[in-house]
Amino acid sequence: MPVNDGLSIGALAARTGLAVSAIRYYEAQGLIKPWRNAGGQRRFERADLRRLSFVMIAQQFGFTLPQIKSELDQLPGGRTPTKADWTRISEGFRAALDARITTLTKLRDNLDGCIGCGCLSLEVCRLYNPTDRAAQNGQGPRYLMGDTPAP
Amino acid sequence: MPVNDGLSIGALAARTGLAVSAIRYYEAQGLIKPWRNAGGQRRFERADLRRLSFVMIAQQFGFTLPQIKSELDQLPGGRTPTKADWTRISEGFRAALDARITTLTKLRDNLDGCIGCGCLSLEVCRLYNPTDRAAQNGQGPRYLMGDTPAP
DNA sequence: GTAATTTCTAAACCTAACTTTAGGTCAAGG
DNA sequence: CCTTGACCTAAAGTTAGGTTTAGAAATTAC
Repeated sequence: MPVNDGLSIGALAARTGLAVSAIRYYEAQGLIKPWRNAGGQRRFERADLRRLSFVMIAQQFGFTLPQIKSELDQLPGGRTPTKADWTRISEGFRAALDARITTLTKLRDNLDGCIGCGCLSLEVCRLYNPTDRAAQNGQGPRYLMGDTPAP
Repeated sequence: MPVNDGLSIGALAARTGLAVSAIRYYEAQGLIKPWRNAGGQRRFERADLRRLSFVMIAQQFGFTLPQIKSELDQLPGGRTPTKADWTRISEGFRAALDARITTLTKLRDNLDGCIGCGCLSLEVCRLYNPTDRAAQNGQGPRYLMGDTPAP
């Protein structure tokens, strides 16, 4: 009974709450790099628990897997985040979160201005702001015109 | 030259900024119901401009197409929203928006508590709150355990 | 009248983040 | 030893919200 022969994928799944298939997928995406035992099965270090936890938190924050990978890759030597790393990274998270909150709040405020207005008057209504919408997705500017409201 | 033979799909696309393919897709999803001219081409009413505008706004608010369809379907007689409808619907939008803002704000506040902490201590850290995460996606509860922080 | 646009349908393709399936191998318990 | 359960790979399937393609028919413009 060796002291440290690594965690099996099932053990990792049990401890993170992730599906086994998800962990394999993350490996395929380069987020974790397990080694293999004699029989070809994946073996993980305990540090991978933290890497996966980091992935899960970052996902909550709306980051994509490639973005998360680039954060993890920036860690010198590919380590798991230390306290100092975490501080730096979490400040980036905060900025991203703040931006999303700001966007939603603006949207809500515009909506408040529109409740009861019923205009949907496409040349005027702030909800149609093309700049805002263009910022939402990369699908090119959308501008709307005309059509009078229903009675 | 008839006074009202309806809008072609291209005209509707030009006026909404949507792609022709997107408009056909929305029809397939039941959001709009154009009629056909003698040659089999789609013809739209001017009210469809407003329906599509409604769709675009609701999407900004994070609603899925089925949700948007159910809003549109609730309109008596399948009309386009009037002022009164819009008031009712937009109050629903506001509630949904408020909920999302609240969630993000809580997440940010937890993050603020964690910046510089570097714990990633999975039994303690508020970022791991399983209830919150379970609420995010329908993929079953995820609970995390153990692993001590890196030095 | 003819050429250039539009439009038509059906089906395939796209991204993200996974899951499922199929067919086999490895490891652990009795 | 033998069975059961965990694990392996590769490929296909899933969902949402569309886009692209191909080939044909309709419409519009000159």
